[in-house]
Amino acid sequence: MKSPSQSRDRGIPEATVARLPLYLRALNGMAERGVATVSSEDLAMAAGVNSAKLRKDLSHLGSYGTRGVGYDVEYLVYQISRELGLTQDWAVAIVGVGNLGRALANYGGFVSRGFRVAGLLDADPEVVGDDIAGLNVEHIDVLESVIERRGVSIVVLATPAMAAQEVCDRVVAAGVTSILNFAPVVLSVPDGVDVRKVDLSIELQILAFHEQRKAGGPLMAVDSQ
Amino acid sequence: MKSPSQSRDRGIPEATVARLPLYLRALNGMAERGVATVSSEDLAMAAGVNSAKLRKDLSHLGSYGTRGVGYDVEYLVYQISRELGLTQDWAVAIVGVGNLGRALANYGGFVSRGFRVAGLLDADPEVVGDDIAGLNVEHIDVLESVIERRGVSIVVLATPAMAAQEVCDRVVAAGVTSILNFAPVVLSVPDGVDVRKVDLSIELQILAFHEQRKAGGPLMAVDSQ
DNA sequence: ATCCCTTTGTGAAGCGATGCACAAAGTCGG
DNA sequence: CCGACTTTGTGCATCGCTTCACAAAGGGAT
Repeated sequence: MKSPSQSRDRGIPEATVARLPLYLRALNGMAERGVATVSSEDLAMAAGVNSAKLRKDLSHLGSYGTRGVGYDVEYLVYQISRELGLTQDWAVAIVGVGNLGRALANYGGFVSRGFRVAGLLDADPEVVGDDIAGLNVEHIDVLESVIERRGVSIVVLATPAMAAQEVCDRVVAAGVTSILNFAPVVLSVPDGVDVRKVDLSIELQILAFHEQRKAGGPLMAVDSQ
Repeated sequence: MKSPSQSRDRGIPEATVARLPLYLRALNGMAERGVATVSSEDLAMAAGVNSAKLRKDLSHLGSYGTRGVGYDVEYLVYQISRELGLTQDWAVAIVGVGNLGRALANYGGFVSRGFRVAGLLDADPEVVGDDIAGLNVEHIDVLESVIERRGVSIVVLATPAMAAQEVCDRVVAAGVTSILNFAPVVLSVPDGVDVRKVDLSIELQILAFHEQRKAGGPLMAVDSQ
């Protein structure tokens, strides 16, 4: 009952969605350097993927290339931005203003792509009132009103693990359905709420696994000599 | 020519490796709470995965469960730790001591699992010499000697995008083969070097995509009202 | 000792992503 | 206007991961 041949099929594969921001970044770099047109080969190289994969990914958005020539950089930037929803601006609230929260608030990559930090919240009276990245840190008590009044639709959780689920519940109750979670816990949320997780220590552990493999070969364990 | 029935097959699927740290965290929590034994169903619940997947994942490590009973928590913690290489301790260097680098240096999750921050490096004379998380920030010039003398085998890149590739090249030349990259660039490295990438703005963009879908339905674009 | 109940470990089917290879489609020079 | 060349878009085979469903294995009660 699907219509796979329909070119404007709205079901873009998750794996493709995850790569679109990568292409977008590469394209923005090219646009800044004045490149007008790019082939799938070159763009794939810049994004670190296979060119066939790139073409298939882009084909899910429509036929925006010209055979024999390539893709118009500006046009493709616009199409991908639109598809990702970056043509509108998104109000983001960061909950938890510890070291990580501060780093995120100051991170340029947020602002640059249609994301606006619209609120910083914390439970610690010590940090409430501080100015960070031009924003006043507010008390977690006003979480719901901040979300509602400033149209926050994405919340970044940078709280300690213990507080994360409780904040998450409140945020969801306030109507937010997109959460980026930095706390090292598995959040439980109702259907329809999207949680993406970034876990620094998990990434390190994966690296350690491969490193151990490389060092020790298939059978022996090796000390770091 | 493979030996898929050999239970101690050393080829653990990448997807499984990525979940082992998740199981490990859940198990550590249970161990702290004094739980002695856990079923695949319960552990899967705690880790936020399907129980069949959990069992298949664990089966790649060996047969560590008892039918009719479940898994011994302590024992499984040990086995997973060993498999991930967390029974030895890893010296990690963090390059780039901006907001993010500071946050990482102070992040407790590193130390807690066999990772030791053995060096903080930066190019900015303003921050060189600062004490952060009990460590002295050193100048990037001594990168190679820090890596060599302290046995650093994993490097975390938290530099600006522009500096990342250059630092990466030096780090690789110094013999490091595991890199955790926070800079928003595609690093090019020789074969045999492992790079894992954490990109905050990409995660946000993926969320924005799904948020737009939810808000707008299949066809219309919607303003955030 | 036997039977029943629970839970593991895994064969097999299903599903989505990847990458090859090529026809279709367009550009450009003559 | 035509033919050679370039590059896209995609059908198809393949691969790896997920999920189902169940036989095998162990524990505990009687």
